[in-house]
Amino acid sequence: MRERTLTPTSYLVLGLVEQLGPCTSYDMKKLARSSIGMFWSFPHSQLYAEPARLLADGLLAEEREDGGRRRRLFRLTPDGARALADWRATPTEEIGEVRDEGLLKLFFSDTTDVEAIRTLAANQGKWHRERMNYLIELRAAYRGNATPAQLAVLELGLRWDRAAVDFWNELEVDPTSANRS
Amino acid sequence: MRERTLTPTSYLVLGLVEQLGPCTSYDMKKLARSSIGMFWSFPHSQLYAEPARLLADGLLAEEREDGGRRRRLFRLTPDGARALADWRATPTEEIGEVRDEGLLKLFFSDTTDVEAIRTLAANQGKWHRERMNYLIELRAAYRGNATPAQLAVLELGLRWDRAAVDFWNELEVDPTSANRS
DNA sequence: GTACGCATGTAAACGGTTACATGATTTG
DNA sequence: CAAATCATGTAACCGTTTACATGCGTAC
Repeated sequence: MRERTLTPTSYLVLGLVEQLGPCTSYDMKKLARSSIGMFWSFPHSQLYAEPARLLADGLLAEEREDGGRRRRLFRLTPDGARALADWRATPTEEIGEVRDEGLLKLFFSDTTDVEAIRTLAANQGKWHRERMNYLIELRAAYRGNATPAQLAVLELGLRWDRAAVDFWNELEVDPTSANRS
Repeated sequence: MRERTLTPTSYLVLGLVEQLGPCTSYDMKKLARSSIGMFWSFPHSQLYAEPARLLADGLLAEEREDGGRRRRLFRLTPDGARALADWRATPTEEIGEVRDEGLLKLFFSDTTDVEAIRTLAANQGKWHRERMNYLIELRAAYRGNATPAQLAVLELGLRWDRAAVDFWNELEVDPTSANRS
C-alpha cells in the first residue's frame, strides 16, 4: 500500500481527522465548511472518496458503529500520523493561486463596455462584502476555541476580502482606471 | 453540437483566441503565462485538449498551415464569439477562492512547534516577494499595450501578494499571534 | 554538426464534480 | 404524522494532470 502520491486533499482529510479524533465524513464536512472551506472548497463527496483511498493506503483506519446507523468512524493510524508530520515538515515549494471567475471576466472584458464592467464590479464587491461579514461573525464565534494558527488563517481571509472589496469598489467608481496603488 | 456546459477553461481559451486572433496553442500558452496565469493556471496540455472540444462544439475553427510545421491555427467562429459575449453579460454568482497549500499547512500546524511555523512563514513570504517583483516587472513591461482591465487584474495580484508578504512576515516575527488587523 | 532548449502534440490514469438515492431527525 | 431538512452514501462522467514523445531552430 501507499504507492500513490498524496494530494493536498489527502492532507486535508488527515488533518481534519487529527483535529477531530475518530469522526465521520459528516463531521469533517462541518468542520471544513466553517474553517478552511474558504481556502479549499470541495463537494462533500470528496470526504467519502478520499478517506476510502486513505484507508487503502493504510493511513486511516475505520470502525463501524455497532448500534443504530452503523456509521463509519475514521481515525488516524500511526502511518497516517507520520505522513501528516512529514508533510508539515516539508517546505511548500508552490505558491497558491486565486481562482476567481470574476477576475477572468474582467481580464477578458470589453474595454469599451464600461457599463458591463461596472455591473461586474458591483456584483463581485457584493459577494466579497458578504463573505467578509460572515468571516467576522466566524471570528467572533471562534475566539477562544480555535488555535492561533487557525485564527491567523481566518485573518488573512478577512484581509483578502477587504482588499477585494476595495478593488472592485474602485473599479466600479472608475471602470477605466488601472487602479494603481 | 454544443450540448455540454462550458467551463471557465472554455472561456479562458475563447478569450485568449479573441485577443490573439488566429493563433496556435503555444501562442495561448505564452499569453496566459504572462498575464492571467497567476489567477488561473493549468498545464499546457489543457491548451490542446480544450480547443479540441471547442472545435467539436463549433465555437472554434481550425486551419492548418500549409508550409513547414503545419501547425494548427485556431480562430473564433461567430458562435464562439456569441458564447463569449453571453458569458461576459452573465453576472458571476460565485466567489473565487484562494487555493494555497501553505495556508493549509498553517491551518493544520502543530501549535506547539513554533519553529516549524516560522520556517513555513519565511518560505511562503519568500515566494510571494518573488512573485511580487515579477509582477512589478510585468506591469512596467505592459504599461501601454495592455487594456486598463488587464492592468487592473495585475494590480489586484500585486495587492494580494503584498498582503501575503505582510501576513507571513508578521507571523514569522510572532508565530503565536492571531495577526489581528 | 551536435547539443540544447523551445515548440508542439498525444494518451492514460486519476481526481473531482455532478447527480442520484435514501434513511434518520426534527418541526409544525 | 407529514414535510422538510439533515445525514450519509454511491456511481458515472469528464476535466485535469502526468508522462511520454519528438520535430524544429539556434548557438557554439
